[in-house]
Amino acid sequence: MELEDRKSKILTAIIRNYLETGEPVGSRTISKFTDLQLSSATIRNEMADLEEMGLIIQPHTSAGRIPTDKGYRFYVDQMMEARKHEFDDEKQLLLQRVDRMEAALKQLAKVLAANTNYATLVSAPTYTQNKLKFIQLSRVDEAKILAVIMTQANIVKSTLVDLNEDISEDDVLKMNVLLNASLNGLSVDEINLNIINSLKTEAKELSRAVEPILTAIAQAVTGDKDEPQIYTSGTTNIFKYPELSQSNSATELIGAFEEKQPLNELVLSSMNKEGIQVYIGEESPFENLKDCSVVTANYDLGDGLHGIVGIVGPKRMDYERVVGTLHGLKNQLDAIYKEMGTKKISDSGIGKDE
Amino acid sequence: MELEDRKSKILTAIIRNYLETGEPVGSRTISKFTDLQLSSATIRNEMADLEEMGLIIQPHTSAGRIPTDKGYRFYVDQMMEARKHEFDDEKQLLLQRVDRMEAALKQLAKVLAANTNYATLVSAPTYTQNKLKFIQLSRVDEAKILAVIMTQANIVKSTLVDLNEDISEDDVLKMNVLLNASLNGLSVDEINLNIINSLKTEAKELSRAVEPILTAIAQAVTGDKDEPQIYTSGTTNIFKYPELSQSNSATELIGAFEEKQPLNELVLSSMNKEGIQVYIGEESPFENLKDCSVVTANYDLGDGLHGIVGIVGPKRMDYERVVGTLHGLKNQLDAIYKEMGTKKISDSGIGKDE
DNA sequence: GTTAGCACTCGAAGAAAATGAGTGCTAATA
DNA sequence: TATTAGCACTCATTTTCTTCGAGTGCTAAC
Repeated sequence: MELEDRKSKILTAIIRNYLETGEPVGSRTISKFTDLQLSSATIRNEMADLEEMGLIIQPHTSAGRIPTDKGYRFYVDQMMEARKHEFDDEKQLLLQRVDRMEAALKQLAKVLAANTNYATLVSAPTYTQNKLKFIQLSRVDEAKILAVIMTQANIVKSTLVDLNEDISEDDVLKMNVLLNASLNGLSVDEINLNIINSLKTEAKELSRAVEPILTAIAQAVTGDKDEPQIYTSGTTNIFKYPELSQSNSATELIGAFEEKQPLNELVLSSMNKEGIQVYIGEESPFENLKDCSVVTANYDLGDGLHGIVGIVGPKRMDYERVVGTLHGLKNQLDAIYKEMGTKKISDSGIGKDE
Repeated sequence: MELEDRKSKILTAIIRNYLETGEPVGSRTISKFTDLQLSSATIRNEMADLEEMGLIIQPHTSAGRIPTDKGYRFYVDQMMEARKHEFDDEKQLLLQRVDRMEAALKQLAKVLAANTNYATLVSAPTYTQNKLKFIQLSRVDEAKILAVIMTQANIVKSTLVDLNEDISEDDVLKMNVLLNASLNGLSVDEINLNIINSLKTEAKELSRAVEPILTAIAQAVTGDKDEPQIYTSGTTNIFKYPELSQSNSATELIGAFEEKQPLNELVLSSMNKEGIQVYIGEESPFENLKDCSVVTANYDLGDGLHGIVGIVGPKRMDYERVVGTLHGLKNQLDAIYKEMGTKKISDSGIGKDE
């Protein structure tokens, strides 16, 4: 949408002011606030126009104006366009190196929440496309095997397989060799019926054990689709914004952040999108967030590991700072994990560096 | 504390009524509510006595009475004493069997929250005293080993060990045999300097690899002391009780439930105590809970696995029901895990039954 | 020891009034 | 023609005042 320059300036001024105060903004304020040198009466006329265009609205007669979703959208688009190439990468968050993936993500959410004063969420990376590095079977008792799977990205998963029939130590060893020979370097998706059948053939008398083991491996590596790993922090920040904490959706919001499950919709939706996304009010993919704005950034650690970082706040969120912060974070994450190189990322959380 | 029978009846009536309504209770209400056949004037006299004894209090002149912490304490003690042998074990929660420990505990918290309308927390079992079943070392690359540890309770932990010097496939195998021979059946606490030294001696040229591996194992099995595994649910239930949601500590409360860290104090404190504990207001080991009551039960799954289940609500909580529910749950948990027998409990959460 | 009766207290709820930020419109001005 | 000063009007918010009633403590009678 194109907008007369003066109108644009006034709209921006209104929004900026509202972001700060959270109070409806009157014409007199703008008249003094800007360097436009216009009287409040003139501003009033322009404001009437802006209201007609659906960019601002009066909560009630004789109140100032507040931005509509559409108004915010205009502001954000304009800001994103202007700042495209000059985001503040200097102001990096203090993100100390941590050994463990899980702890790192938790800390990330925490730091981000503390820095922005909004609620944050970080999704653990999904790793479906990750290739198998090796599989280690160990016999636990007569009919049970512990399978440990390590992927190229050094994620370790373990699973106990119940075979329903006895198996000897020797056979476990054979099976181990066989599995590694056949599956090494494959991603879970690539394990198809062909491979399974040839595995069974080669396994000969052990063929009946192949299926449960593969099933267990697949399930272990794929992870729980229903229960997403999401780390949250700063949920209580929403109490800092009366328009959120007093809305009846506050409870739902906190509930969603506690259960995490409901946030998955949001994660999935922005996982596919490149770069930084801004959802304003109704634009949100998730019903409960319709009184909020959400800014998300997706990260990519290579090896098919990717997830998102999200910030949830009131519509009058400091978009500029939030987008800037997330932008910087994205770069920082990239750098850290590029540097980490071969270093481990352990899922069960017990990887150690040195 | 011993109390005149009539006074006790009146106090109980006041508390019962207050638990229901949350409103101060007046003399007339009690006069009709009970079967004591006393006029309101008499009740008033008794109430004046009870107030003098510090069991009830007037929020302001010309208001009814509400129980003090001391009053609640009297009520709870009396109730616990009376019901000691007749808790309602019939009303068992629908706790379907789940494969994975983590999921089971999460679900437990959830079910409990839904059933009681309070906030709940469940601590994952600590397992320091648990004995090692076997250790499996796998060579990941030149200088890195993946150590997988399984304990008697079938908890699986994995950790990546960086040796800082190359090691051959053969040596890993030797080390594997050595470790299992020496450590099998020991608990982590039992691995002392003696054992470590004799291990080093036996390891000969590999002795330098012993220490980092043992350190990693110890750390893996001991788990993070700082970051307790606590599952919570129903935090938003506190919004159902105005006296909590409107108190300024509501934010802190929710924050504590989100961060979990602060709850650890509570967990540790009631971990040592047998049976069911009731903390009323100031009695709570945790500052932020001074406007609440907390009821905890510790569970014991054998093999040194034990943790706690807690319910946090307003002081005017339905103690009778909560204590009953926890009591039943305790029995149920015992039964389930007795039945489970050798079945696995996988920490990385990927144990499967059949 | 119990109870009826009564004056008294004080929070809660409501009504009325005062306040003031902000508007829209009109007529004067550059 | 665009801008502005001026003014009447609106309406949420705040304050003040009033009313209401639940509940008390005390006293005197039973």
